[in-house]
Amino acid sequence: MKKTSLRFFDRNAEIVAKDLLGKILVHGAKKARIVETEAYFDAKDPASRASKGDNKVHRMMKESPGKILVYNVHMHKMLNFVCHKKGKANAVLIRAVEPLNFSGRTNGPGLLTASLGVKDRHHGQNLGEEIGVWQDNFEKFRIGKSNRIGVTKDLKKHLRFFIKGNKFVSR
DNA sequence: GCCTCGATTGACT
DNA sequence: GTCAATCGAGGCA
Repeated sequence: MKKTSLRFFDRNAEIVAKDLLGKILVHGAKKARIVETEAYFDAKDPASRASKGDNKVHRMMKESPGKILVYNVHMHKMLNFVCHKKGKANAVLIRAVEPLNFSGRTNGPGLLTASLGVKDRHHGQNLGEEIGVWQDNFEKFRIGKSNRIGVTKDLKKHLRFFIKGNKFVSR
């Protein structure tokens, strides 16, 4: 199992979101496989908080690729990774993971952050500090895609990606 | 300071 | 299917 390079995130958010599936999210001793992601773009994306202009999320999305972005909505936290080609403000939201060496409910964006122990202080950290993403050669899987979930405004594109048939994918 | 809203979840009809 | 809990950030004064 090897660590993903920061260059991995230096690409289009849509590509990164797809490639992130099957990767291992590591926080301390906890490991979980990423099974569901969504891509978010800059001001052109009506579903993204970045479209509202200058705010916490937007500023972080413009930081260097591979940064961790933690966003709070209602009483839950979302885990995102900044990823973009130069100059863009894109990010990938981790919507669901599969616990590998611990138990807990992780079939939703707010649940996985609670189970993994993602905190506000992770906001702005680089991957590889407290939280990291590792590659592994897992069995093959089929990638499913659909419109994003839970957003009130959305683009027509399919920007949600998930591992087909995985039971930890959110509803 | 005060008001509104949301990349959610869980409980309930 | 509907709906309320609950809180940080943004807009406005």
